[in-house]
Amino acid sequence: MNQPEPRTLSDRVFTHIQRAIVRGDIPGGSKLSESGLAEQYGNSRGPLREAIRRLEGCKLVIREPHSGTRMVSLSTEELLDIYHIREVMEGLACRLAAANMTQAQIDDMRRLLDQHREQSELKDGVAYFQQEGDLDFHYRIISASGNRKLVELLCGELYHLIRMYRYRFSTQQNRPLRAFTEHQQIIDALADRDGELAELLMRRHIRVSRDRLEERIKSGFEAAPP
Amino acid sequence: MNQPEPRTLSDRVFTHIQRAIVRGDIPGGSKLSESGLAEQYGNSRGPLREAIRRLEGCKLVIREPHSGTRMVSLSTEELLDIYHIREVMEGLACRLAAANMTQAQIDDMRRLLDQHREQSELKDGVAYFQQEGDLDFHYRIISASGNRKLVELLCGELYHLIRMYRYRFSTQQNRPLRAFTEHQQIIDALADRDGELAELLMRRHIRVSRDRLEERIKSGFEAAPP
DNA sequence: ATTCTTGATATTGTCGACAATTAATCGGTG
DNA sequence: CACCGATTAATTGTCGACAATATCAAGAAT
Repeated sequence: MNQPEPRTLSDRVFTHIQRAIVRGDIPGGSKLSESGLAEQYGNSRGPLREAIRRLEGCKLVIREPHSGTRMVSLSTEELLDIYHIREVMEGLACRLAAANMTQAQIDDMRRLLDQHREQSELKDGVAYFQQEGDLDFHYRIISASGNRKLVELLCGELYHLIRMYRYRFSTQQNRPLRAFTEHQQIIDALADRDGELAELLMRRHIRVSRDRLEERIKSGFEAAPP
Repeated sequence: MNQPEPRTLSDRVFTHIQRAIVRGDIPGGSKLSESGLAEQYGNSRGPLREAIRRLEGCKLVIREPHSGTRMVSLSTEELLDIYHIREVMEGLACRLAAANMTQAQIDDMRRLLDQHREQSELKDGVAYFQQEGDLDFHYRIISASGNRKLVELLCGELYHLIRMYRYRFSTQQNRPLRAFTEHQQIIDALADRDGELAELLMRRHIRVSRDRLEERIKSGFEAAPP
């Protein structure tokens, strides 16, 4: 997951701001001052502007000419939209992974899941590691799909957004046992090279998460104040 | 489809280069010289570098520090990968559009399809407009899905790539009549508000295109030389 | 009191010059 | 003749300064 050492100021600034956005250190919709950030990072405005343009390309900030650049504003609607996209794209990833995954990769994932179960038992389900572990599970299947563009889109853009929303809304899935069982089923399907079933299971897995999320949102759930 | 007037040099350069990439004026893998482009567009290197960083964010160019930035290299594998993604994402778009589309939008699309049929009859199928018309058909359904992130991804990034590949490989679908019938079926399903069927039809529609493309590629089809 | 104009201020956009790093050239040696 | 190293050239990275534009505040007119 980690990128190689940023070898230029612009890259370093880009990574820092991106991380700050994902971690929630920057409130949604807030303005990014060029001179302020330049001074904060101790460099000139040039590299900083380039970093901002790159963030603009990633759709993490919105910029209006001569006015300034703002952090994207978050909405629960967009989060639900992303879950719809995840449903079909990760379903596709599963279908492809069932055909392309090596036996070693499958064994690795089984070991990973065992680790997660231990941590889950220790921390009684609501563990932080379960969060990252869940992402890791999905991440590995996507990577094993063999579809480079799919990896690029899901692991590059969308997962940054997912993580961002998790930070903001504390979207912990409080159903780790069920999720765990579903993960196990998915791996079994992958091991059987049953792409059709793996796709179906993954889609249902994500759809259930989305339904629960939608439920919580509709029942007066609100984001943390900025 | 058209963006508002670019009000800054960086934006103008960005749009120009993006268009040049999509239209195939820039060979895949070729190097983009900063000073050369700056002179070509008649401005300094500053705005140009910002434009390049934005292209980098869009994954249209790859940049390695202190070495330079190169246009992305194209491969038939990536094109097929994109079709896989289109299959599931546009299927989703259809499912959502069946629920969200207004009657007026459906009527508009019927009229659009009639226009395409006339043009198709006039130009005997292999028309250039049929190409753009096909894209327009898909574009409208995606836009009507109501999923903003989906629109952003499909209409923003992926369709630039699709168009680019069409220019390179002259990927004209020489099956306009069949495609036309399939489009008609999809609209009928949308008019019936049958999301499940619309999704299925769209997925099959794209899958067939992909299969034909894969067939052509495997049978010794090669890209135009750079 | 409200709205419009007008100026002051701050922020963004652009440029040219200099520093750092890589790529290329050229000369030397086995 | 091939290969390696050092110097040179070219390209990229960074900076500070200036110009253009928008934001804000104060004041005048209705």
